[in-house]
Amino acid sequence: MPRKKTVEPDITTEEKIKEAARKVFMQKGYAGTRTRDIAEEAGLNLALLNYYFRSKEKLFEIVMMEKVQKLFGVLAPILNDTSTTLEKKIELAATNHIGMLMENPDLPLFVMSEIRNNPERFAGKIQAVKLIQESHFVKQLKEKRPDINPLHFVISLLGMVLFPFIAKPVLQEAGSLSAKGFQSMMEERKALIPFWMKALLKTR
Amino acid sequence: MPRKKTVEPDITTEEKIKEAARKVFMQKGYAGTRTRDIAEEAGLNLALLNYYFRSKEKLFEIVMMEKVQKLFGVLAPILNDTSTTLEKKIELAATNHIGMLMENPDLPLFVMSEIRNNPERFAGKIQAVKLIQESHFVKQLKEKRPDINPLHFVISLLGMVLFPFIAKPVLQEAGSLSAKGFQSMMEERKALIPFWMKALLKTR
DNA sequence: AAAGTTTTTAATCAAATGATTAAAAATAAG
DNA sequence: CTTATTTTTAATCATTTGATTAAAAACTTT
Repeated sequence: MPRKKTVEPDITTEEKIKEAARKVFMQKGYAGTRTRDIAEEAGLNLALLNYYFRSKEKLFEIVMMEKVQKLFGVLAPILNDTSTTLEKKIELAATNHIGMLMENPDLPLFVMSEIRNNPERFAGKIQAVKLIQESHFVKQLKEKRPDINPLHFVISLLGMVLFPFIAKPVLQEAGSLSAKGFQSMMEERKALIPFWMKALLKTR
Repeated sequence: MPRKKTVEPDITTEEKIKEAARKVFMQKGYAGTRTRDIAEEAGLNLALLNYYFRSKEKLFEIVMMEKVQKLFGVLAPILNDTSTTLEKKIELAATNHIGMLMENPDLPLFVMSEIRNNPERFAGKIQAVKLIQESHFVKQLKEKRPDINPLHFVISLLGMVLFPFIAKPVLQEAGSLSAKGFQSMMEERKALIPFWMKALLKTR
């Protein structure tokens, strides 16, 4: 059995800081986060943050890129799978994306608003439209329904999937919608959204 | 002719500050805004902000409430008009809401993320779900399609309308979509969304 | 174990930031 | 015109905040 170092931390200090940073940045946004919040959340000395990551900004950029990747990373392989039908892609996109978002419900609002607050920082680093336009999904859609603007269709699909998560803070205001209620609603939408989007494909 | 005071400002100082505050808060969010930014934007001394509004927070609350009202204020009268059909309500909601949002494209993302960053501040002050549930629109929908969960339908409608504005910063990243392109897309959606939402009403 | 290296800590800095104050300027009232 | 009131300004405070530093502690290598 390989001997452990004295008090081997199964989680490294660097990772502890990142983990805390993820939590606090997601909760308060970049501008609303103080480096001291992160240090406290991680249970570590403030100076360690700068020792490992040089600055608040550098640390944020790492977290942010992770989050962008997480938010859109699920979709790319689904929309570009050349072996599945258009309908299947819609099903998978809805189900998998909602599944991931139920575990990371703040992801969309966080990413959108941070890009919004500081567009320069991400200039050129994200190519959502190009990614959509050149996808196999759009190719299939153009063949089946050349009269439908693919961008409209994809944005509507994404809107149906993402919007409830973005509106969650408003929906849950005043206890109008419980956490449980929200969850079961999103579970229903996994099937409902594909059903509705397929119905739109049949419109004439 | 009523004599003007010497150097009567057609816009009051108080309003100048509010105007500047609207602009800067919308651009950078509450946490990212410095009171000095607002003073500078208004071309006024920093102390005037506190003279007229007591604090950054108080000023923000005024601006924020205006924005919430603007974001949802258009919808309530449309959804509760007892003299229009379900279909007409969908048309009006889409057209009017998109029209207003084209002139205030950052509104949805601003409101959502500020509520998200500080839910306590708005506890009980917004009742979106209740407003929806008790609307005449939902009553009509329940009659026509008792099998459809009204919340799903409304959220989908709102998603189709609001999401493009929320995703705008991402869509316009890397110049993938020009400002002009975005505008004409939203103009198209004024007709497309009602068309699609009505199609969903016919699904069986 | 001794020497060297890496990690962690407490203390401190400098700049930024929300707010206040006391005086000046502008306006209104007598 | 003089006095009172309101508005505006410059200067300054007290905190907060991102970052640094120098020393201590923990760990590695020899």
